[in-house]
Amino acid sequence: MEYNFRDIEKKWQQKWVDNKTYKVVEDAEKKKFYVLNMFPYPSGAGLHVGHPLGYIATDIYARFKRLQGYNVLNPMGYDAYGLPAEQYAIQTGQHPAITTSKNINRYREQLDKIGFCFDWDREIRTCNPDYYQWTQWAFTKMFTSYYDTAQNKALPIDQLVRVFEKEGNKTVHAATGKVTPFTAEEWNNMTEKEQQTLLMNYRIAYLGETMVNWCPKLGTVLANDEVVDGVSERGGYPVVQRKMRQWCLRVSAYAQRLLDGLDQLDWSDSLKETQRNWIGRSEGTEMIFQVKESDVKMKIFTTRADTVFGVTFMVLAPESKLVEQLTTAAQQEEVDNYVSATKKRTERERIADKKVSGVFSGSYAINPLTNENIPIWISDYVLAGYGTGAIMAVPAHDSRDYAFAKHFDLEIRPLIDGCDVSEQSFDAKEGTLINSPKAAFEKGSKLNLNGLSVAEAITATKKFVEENKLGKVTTNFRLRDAIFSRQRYWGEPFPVYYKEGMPYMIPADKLPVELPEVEHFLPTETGEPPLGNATKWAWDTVNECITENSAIDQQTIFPIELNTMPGFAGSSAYYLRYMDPHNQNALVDEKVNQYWKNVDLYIGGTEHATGHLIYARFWNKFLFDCQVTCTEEPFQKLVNQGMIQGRSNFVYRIKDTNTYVSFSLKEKYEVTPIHVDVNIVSNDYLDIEAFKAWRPEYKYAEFILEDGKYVCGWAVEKMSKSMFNVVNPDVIIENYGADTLRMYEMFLGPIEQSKPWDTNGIDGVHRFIRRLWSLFYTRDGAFLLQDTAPTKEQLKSLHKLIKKVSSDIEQFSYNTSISAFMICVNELMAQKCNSMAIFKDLIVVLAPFAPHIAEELWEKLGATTTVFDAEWPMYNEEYLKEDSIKYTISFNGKARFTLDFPAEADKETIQKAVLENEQSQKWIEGKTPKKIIVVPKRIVNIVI
RNA sequence: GCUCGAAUGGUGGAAUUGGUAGACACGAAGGACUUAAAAUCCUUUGGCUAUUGCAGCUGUGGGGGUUCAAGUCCCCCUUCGAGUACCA
Repeated sequence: MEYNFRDIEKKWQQKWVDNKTYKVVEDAEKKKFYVLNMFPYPSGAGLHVGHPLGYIATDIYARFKRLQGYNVLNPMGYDAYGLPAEQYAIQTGQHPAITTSKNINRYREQLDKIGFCFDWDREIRTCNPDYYQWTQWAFTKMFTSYYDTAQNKALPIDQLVRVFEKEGNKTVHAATGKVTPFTAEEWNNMTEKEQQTLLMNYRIAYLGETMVNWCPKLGTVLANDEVVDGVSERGGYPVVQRKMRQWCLRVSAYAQRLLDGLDQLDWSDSLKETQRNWIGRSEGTEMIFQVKESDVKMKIFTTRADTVFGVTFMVLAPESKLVEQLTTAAQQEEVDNYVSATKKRTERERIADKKVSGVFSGSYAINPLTNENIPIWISDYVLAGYGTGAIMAVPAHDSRDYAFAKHFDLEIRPLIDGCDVSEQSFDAKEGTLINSPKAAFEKGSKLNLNGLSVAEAITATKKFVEENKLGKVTTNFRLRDAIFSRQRYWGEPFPVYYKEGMPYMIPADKLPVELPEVEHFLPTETGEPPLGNATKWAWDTVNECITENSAIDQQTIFPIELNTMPGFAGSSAYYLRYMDPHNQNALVDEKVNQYWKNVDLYIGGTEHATGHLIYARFWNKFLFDCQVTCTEEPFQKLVNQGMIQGRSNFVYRIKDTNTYVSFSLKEKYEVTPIHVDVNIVSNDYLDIEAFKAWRPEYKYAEFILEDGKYVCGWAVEKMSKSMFNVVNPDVIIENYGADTLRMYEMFLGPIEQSKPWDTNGIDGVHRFIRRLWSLFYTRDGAFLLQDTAPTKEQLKSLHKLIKKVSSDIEQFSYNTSISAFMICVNELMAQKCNSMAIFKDLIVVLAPFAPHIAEELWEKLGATTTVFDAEWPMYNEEYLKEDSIKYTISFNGKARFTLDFPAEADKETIQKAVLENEQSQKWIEGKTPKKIIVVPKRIVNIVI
């Protein structure tokens, strides 16, 4: 009987649906295991062969865990909000909801063919109101919370208000924007608007005037991780800096916890490192420089406090508020010109053009340690958003300061013994300090760093600065607050309305605020975001709130928030919703959350390292503070699957002809390589007829063949339509079946590694499955297996397999597992094995990899239940024992021959036997061995 | 520039974590079956030198080192990939 994968796979996929084989319910009796794939954005192009790679890996793991008796949660859903659907809508007028749902259906169809064990009853889509209700709800929670830096957690803002009423803000330790101290009395005398304005500085979700990445072409702001090389990640349009009033999330308050949390996680070191760099913690010193003949104090941040005697100028960021105060009348015009010029430049231009630029402010600061006058400059190499937006420049020991000093001919004062700063600065944190000014330590500061190492000098300076109240030791983070507003249509609407220009939250029981219909998806004529086009909002809800709060804001045309949330909003807590997707009363029920806790295994690409994986961790930590979730980290173990690249094929056209020359003959002609659709190429041989039919211009193509065949060239490129190298999983399934596709994708190599898709090896895997099938059935359909007792040899082959696969799956070493299957089946074939007992266990072990054929064969073995209700077999060491063990005998480390010894032979016996062996005598040549090393079960090395 | 990571046959990739390379698969060559093809099965397959003595030498990007023993550990160099970039 032939192995008919089409019928088998269809049959079982239907059975799984009918019997709800993969439905998961909470079961306190069983240990839980939560595996999760990063859910896909359903793009119009459908799935290509690279997408399922991670899903297959998780599927294997999920099935394996289920066989081990775990209650496994393996859900799937869609990150359905996003830019491409909206861009498409703008171009075609097609509503994004329609294209999105069409794309989802296509995805689902493709996914179903691969045979995953997802529990589709738990599917979520971020664009569904009963899902985004909880995104909105979490946002409201953030709005009504502040971050307490003493208790190190988020707390309700009501508590803070009560403190303000009693004590003002002097005793409050909170992560804030810029706030000045106030008393209880002052607070109580404020108008509501004033109080709200003040509270905005404390809220975790707050409305802030910030410099944002504005993309004019897309008409929206972008988060830092959405900007790559100064252009937008989507579309590659220029991005400029612009000050706007935007919703922000106080992610920076969690910087330290986000950093500390990494230590407990089972993630790859490189990914943790990426996150650490992104968080960018740096310990340093804040120092205050008094400005000469002024009461302005300049605060700077430095990690090199030890270089304070090498400061020869100060630099302010052009955006700094101090610029205005410090510019002297004489310099006013020049400074104005410079500041406005930098404003016009896009991020990209700033990066591309590394020319040194700057302008003198006219003012001088006083070095607090030497009382020396230091000129204050303004330059865009200092960033407003980091530290204090001002630096003390030490050209001798910082390359950027050095370039600036050289350009404007400022003094360079070396502080490290023996360093040469004539050509470049000496940035290394090593060496012995010199040049501490005598005047400084004799009279004023009494700080002498001469003779100290850099590390010692930093400590000494820090201590001195703190003791003399010249500043303080602080820690700075690179991680900024996340900008949370997007001027888009296709996203979650904010549950926010305005009163007197101040935002208020729509109460939780009135959520969700549904996304309204709009006429068209572009901004309004007055420049409002697309939601400004909405005529029919969820007006009832909104009106109710506004009426309840009496005064409708007359100043604002739109009393409701018109921005929508960014892409990462919906993906930040979706893993929690999978636990309890139909709950109407909560994001996730407390008990259900107690059961599933967090994701045990998360699989997805590294591209989310600084976006999703930071935001989701932040979001989860916030919900943890609110006692919504019971674990502080959402993803315990994370595996990054590599990207599948395309493998493009080429034909070579001889210049100015319609003749194509085969790969190895192409050197003889002048040729142009042309991409050819990989689907009409097999093992690099071109299907000539298909090629002629592919496009009209090739209809009369002629060929110069080698050995009667046309061989194509190839290259690894990104998988994309324009390279004609997209391989659709449906095609592979049609030709080989889902089980072959699954096993082949895993066989390709380690899942963490990026690799080109190459169909050349798929026959090997397919052959293996067919060979297995042929052990069950002859061609004529006779069933070959019998209820005979397995032989010792067969048991050994089987248990070797069980052992190998059990440990491989835990380490995601699926490619070697598949090799083990091939070896095992080959051995069983050679042994003419027909024992049902052997195959029963073999099928169970195979089931995670190739579920369809496993079910089919399981049924043939007489089972009435699904193979996934079986128990994962344990291997028995007894069967693996060898009677004799082969030792490699080497002399001075060079292997010479092998000898068999009984398994239980001890070292002395082996040593003795080896020395007495005839062949050994030949190698020893009568000398006395200096040393004999016996490595158990492996090697005997004789040193002569 | 900085931070990670990698480099093994014609190809994808193995190697019990320091134990004597190249598992498994593809491809290729030869053979069996067949009128023929496909499918299937068998043999060979890192290189070099031998071959009616079943062997020898060499070999994991390059150069040094540690060790009885190095693809694996240490130092230097080369190349490639990923992330990040005026972060003071």
